[in-house]
Amino acid sequence: MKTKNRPPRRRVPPQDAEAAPGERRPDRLQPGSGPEPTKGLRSRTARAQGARAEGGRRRPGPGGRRESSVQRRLESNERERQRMHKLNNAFQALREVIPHVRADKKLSKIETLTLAKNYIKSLTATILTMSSGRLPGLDGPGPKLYQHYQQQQAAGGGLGDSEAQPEGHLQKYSTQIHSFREGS
DNA sequence: TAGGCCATCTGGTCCT
DNA sequence: AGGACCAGATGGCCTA
Repeated sequence: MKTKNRPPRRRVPPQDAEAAPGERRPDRLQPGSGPEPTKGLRSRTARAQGARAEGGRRRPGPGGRRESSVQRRLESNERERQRMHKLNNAFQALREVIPHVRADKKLSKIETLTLAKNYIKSLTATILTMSSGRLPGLDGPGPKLYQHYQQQQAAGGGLGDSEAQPEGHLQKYSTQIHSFREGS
């Protein structure tokens, strides 16, 4: 199922119908309306969930959250939004430097990361092949790069037989490009 | 309609 | 102490 090629969309907040166009949605901040607690307890966040499950979210006192607390939350939400925007900008920058078949088709985040990983591998392998494991004009770092590469190979590094040679990296990268294009 | 992808909110934890 | 980071939850949009 493909969801690529969508124009960037602006999220329409559920309770924000009256917000002016281009205006940022007012944050929700509805005490007690949050997600239901879930089952498994594992990680840090799972523990957090456990806490939520037991007492749920911190309940607002009489009269709801304190104003200062609400203000802090709003500021925190804004920072989180900015952080995610920066992350998305970085994803976009990455998309722009990864060659792929259909430039008009936006890569998803997971596709971007996967392609980038294999692109780097293929470039590394190509460089090593062309320089025989030695970077041109450099006496020291060349062999180090080669050693690092070999360590990665020896450690498994998720490389299968097809990736034992530079052609293998290229092959995988190329295959991936096409599978993304065709919509796997 | 189901499923994928995404933005946002949220609260706990980590870091400075 | 306050900001950054993380991950779960939720709901919207889109495509098949």
